[in-house]
Amino acid sequence: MIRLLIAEDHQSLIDGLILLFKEHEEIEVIGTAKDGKELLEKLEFKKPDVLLTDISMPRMNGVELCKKALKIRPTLKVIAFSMFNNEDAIRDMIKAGAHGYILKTSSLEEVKTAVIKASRGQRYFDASININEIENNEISNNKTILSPSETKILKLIAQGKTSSEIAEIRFTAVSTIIKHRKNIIQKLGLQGKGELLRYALQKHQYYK
Amino acid sequence: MIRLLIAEDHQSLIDGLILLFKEHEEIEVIGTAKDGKELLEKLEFKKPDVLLTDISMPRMNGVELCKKALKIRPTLKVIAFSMFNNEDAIRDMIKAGAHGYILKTSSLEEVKTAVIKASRGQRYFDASININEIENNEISNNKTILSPSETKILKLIAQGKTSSEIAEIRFTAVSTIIKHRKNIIQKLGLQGKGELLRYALQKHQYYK
DNA sequence: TTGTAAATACCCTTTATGGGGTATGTTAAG
DNA sequence: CTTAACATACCCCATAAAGGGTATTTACAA
Repeated sequence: MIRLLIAEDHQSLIDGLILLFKEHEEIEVIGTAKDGKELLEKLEFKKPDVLLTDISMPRMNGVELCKKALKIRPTLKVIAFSMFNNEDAIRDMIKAGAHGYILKTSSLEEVKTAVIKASRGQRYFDASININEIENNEISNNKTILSPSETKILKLIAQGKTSSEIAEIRFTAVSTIIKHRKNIIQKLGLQGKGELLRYALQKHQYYK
Repeated sequence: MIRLLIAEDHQSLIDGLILLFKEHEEIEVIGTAKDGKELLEKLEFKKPDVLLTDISMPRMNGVELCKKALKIRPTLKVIAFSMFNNEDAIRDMIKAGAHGYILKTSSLEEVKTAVIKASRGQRYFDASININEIENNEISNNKTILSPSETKILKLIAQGKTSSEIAEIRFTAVSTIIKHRKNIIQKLGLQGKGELLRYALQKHQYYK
């Protein structure tokens, strides 16, 4: 019997998953939560084998949840269940220690397959995901990781904030923010503010 | 017996809905589609009472689908099933003729309730939606509708495009695009490019 | 201790765009 | 036919931010 926890802010999808696993004796849903924080609380007293988690959730996203859940329970297998077929999101989840990544466009049957595979310690990725390519790219991409400040500023850029607004939020000079923007553009090899904004939007669409 | 069609790009959610309605004799799922265009084709030979549709879908979104479906079959009742609790999205669906708007954060039980209500010609909105307020605001909001060009430019702004990129796309001068941007800012009473971008992002998050 | 990366904050120059106009041709409604 | 809205495209001026630098302080690692 596989003991499964589910983190997903869309209750309708949770309900569907419960209906699915009700029909399958090998998997039991032992708990659900509508965000990462709520799930972490349940993790304390439940003994799950597998965690199926959305990435985009309020309060705590799936990447953070995955990291913290594996710290508490290292034997846990985590599968990301996301609407985004996004290389950055997949990379982030793998780095966080996930055993699989499936898309919401796939069938419930595929969700079941992924859960079973993960419970056996095998990895499972959606057919449209070229995991080898992503993991190979990771080596070269690691060279251009943004610093903590740059990461936070990128998030604010994705929200449509101007440099002066970001400066106010971070209690620092506008010139500093502008310098950070320029550094981000350089590090990522982007062409101008348009590409910076598109990168920020694409990178942060899976946050809430 | 209520004959139901479902348009939803997330197959996992469709599968959950099918499992739900399998247990309820009063509702039969007579067809599903993963985008608006696919559903319109099925509408030709099926005789649905109710259409449950996502808004954000590839090829054709839920708003367009609703308009076209009601043209073909005026007796149809349409319910929007969306992840966005967004006043503009709700307004657009109501204008398109929808009988209800429910959120993906709600339970499958609530989806069932909405379908049954709609089949009887009653409207149904999620508890967190203040439909009276939205419909009253509609009158004042109609005064500031954007022109076709402005609407298209706003969509491109939401994608992080610069004025020169938009000019290339639309085969027109950069000065024209800049003028349109300024007119949009004026019409909507926004303060600078930051607010313009945030408005564009918020307005167009429910498109693909 | 001595780099090394990061965060901070400024320099100068150029481009993009906001805020304020004006003007033209087109199209749809009266 | 005529008037209004729209799309087009420009004017001037001011600000925001890119592209290219430099410099200081802090903290962490070798």
